[in-house]
Amino acid sequence: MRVSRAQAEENRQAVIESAGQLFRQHGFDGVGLNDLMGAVGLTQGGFYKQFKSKDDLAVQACDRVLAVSAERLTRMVDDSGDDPLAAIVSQYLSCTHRDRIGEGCIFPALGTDAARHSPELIRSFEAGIRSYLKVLDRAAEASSPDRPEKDPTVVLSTMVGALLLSRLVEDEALSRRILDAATRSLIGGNDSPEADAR
Amino acid sequence: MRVSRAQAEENRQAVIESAGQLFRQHGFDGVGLNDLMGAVGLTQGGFYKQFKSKDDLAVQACDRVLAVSAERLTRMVDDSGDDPLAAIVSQYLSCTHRDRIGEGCIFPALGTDAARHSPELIRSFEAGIRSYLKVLDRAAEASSPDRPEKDPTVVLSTMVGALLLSRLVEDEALSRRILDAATRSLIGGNDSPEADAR
DNA sequence: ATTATCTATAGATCTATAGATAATGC
DNA sequence: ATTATCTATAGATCTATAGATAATGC
Repeated sequence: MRVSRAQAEENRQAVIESAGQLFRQHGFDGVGLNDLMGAVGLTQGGFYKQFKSKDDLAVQACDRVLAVSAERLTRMVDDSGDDPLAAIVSQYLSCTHRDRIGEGCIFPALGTDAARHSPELIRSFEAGIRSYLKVLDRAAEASSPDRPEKDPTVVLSTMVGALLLSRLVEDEALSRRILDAATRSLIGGNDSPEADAR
Repeated sequence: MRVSRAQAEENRQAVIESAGQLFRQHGFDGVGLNDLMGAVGLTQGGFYKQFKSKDDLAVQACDRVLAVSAERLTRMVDDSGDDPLAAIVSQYLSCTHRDRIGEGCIFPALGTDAARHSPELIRSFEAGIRSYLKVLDRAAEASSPDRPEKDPTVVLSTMVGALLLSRLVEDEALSRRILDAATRSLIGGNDSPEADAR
């Protein structure tokens, strides 16, 4: 029954990791402690030896998701040649991203829930937004194609809003129109109108 | 105990109206049947004589909110002179709108919750999005100041994303920066940088 | 001996239903 | 007589806690 200390810490991290996905998929209130623990093969009884409360886990899970996402964006800026902004935007506004909410950006997945939760959670989101803005700023500077300069907050707002709206329609055509128009607006529509197959 | 048929219908409408606010403020799961009925002075026992289920009320409440909002936007287009788009955008991206979530746009208030609910609710949101887009299109055409033509989906995406993000930060300065940058991006920053006092 | 996890459960809350009550509508 | 609303409650579910169990760590 008992496991090693190292294994216990690994379990705790696994819960945090898995919670990040489950919360994005089903919302904070859509996932119970049994789901959260069961997803990594544990039972809910041990939950409170690992976390202070469900809210505590929510903050840790969001922190983790935001850190991983920011790191991923940073890697894209460093790795994707002369137009990292285009790489970020077209990936963000892809159908794949729209359809994989559990692994996607947290703002259009949990944003409205988060706005109602604890101040700690808001602080976590605020820090995440700041790091996103920093990366987007670096990406715009590193991008050689000259396009009308856009404030990084506008880039982020448009991406977040478009992804959220694209998930609120059944009609695939309208959904793609929302994503494509936002993409064109942010990185120019000249290149490839249907680069969205991913 | 019993009331007239007309009064009963009025009560039902009052529940729908009030539910629209409560859901936006606290999310679908954050409001119980007792809250919903209690808000208009009734008790929860009568709920199921008025509605098929809580989800049924959710759809009706969202339908109502979206209809009222679209009508309000339409009125703004008809009434606000030579630049209705600027009127809509600057009102949407105001601090007042940000701070009054219960009376504000439903997309940044319930969007992430709605994406997880019933197909009926998605259909309601899709219809709402279409009517918003129609009004925004009319507004752009009626607006005389020539600015870079923007697809109405881009206008809506930027507004929704900016309002959502502005609610996810504690720092008032950053929150306003998000709103102001989006406003400038959509209607040009030439006019009045601090028209946001409302 | 300590402790990571388990089983079991308390207590609160939430949706939905059943039956009582009292006023309307015919 | 009908019915809009009320009180009361069933049944499910959710967070959190208590105590048991069995393996680690000293």
